[in-house]
Amino acid sequence: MKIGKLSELTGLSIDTLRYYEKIGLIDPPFRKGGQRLYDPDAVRWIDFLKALKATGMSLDDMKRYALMRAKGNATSANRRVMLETQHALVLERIEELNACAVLLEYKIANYHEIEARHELADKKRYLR
Amino acid sequence: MKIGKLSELTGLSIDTLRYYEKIGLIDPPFRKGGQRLYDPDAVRWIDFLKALKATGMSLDDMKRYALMRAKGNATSANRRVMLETQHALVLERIEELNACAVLLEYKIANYHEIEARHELADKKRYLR
DNA sequence: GCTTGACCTGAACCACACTCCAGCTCGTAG
DNA sequence: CTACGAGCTGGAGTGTGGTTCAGGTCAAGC
Repeated sequence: MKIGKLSELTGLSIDTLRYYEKIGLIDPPFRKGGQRLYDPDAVRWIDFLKALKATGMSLDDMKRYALMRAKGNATSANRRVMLETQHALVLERIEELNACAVLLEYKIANYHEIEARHELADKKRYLR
Repeated sequence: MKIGKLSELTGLSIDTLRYYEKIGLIDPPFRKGGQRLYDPDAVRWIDFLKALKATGMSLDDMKRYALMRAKGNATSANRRVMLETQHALVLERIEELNACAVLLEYKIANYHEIEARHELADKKRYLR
């Protein structure tokens, strides 16, 4: 498939796909008359990259992973360790977000209370 | 307290504190001989800003919140809505991260399996 | 053969959130 | 009173992760 199709399937812009190729995240595909022709596996790889990105991994780290992957089986253990590290980071981040959510809930409840008090005051004023 | 102390207490660099003041996130404190003198409440406000930031809120949105806060009670409902919106975003983000964590776990299990197979192959080769 | 739309390249540009710098002033300990 | 560390200002610089642009080339349909 051509880059337009891949862009459509992955949700990444054509520019971003070429950018990812330039920085080494995506293997340079075959070319026909200068145009990139991707094989369907590219979609799965890019989806995985998207997931790594969603975990907050930097493009640089993703590049390191991609490089090891290209080197084959010998790097398998290293790659696993990378993923385990990232997994730990994700769990940490989830914890942090949970704490923030609790704080927000507390603040929101506070605002509700304040608003209730104001309404009450308004009502009293009205009845007076 | 002076800016160095505040920096220490909040974990934000002195430059960042001045930057936050410049963009309107922190009220300009009193000055004595040109130097900023903060009152202890500043720490609590900055901690709250840090929490908002940790949820992924942009400095721009935080500025909007700070502005409304400065305007007083009339903006209370708006501020509550902002926090509620952010709360929803946080929950969404947590869901996304959970999905990523599951994917990583799957990939990691996969690597373990591959490594086990390789070890087995090595053992067989050794025994032969 | 010509038009049209997708694709190509390298390089410049962008927003965000800081971070650093030169060159100055302040204040306090010795 | 002097040294020196902390703080001041305005503005320039940085890193990340793309995005846009100018100026072309390619190929498929009419």
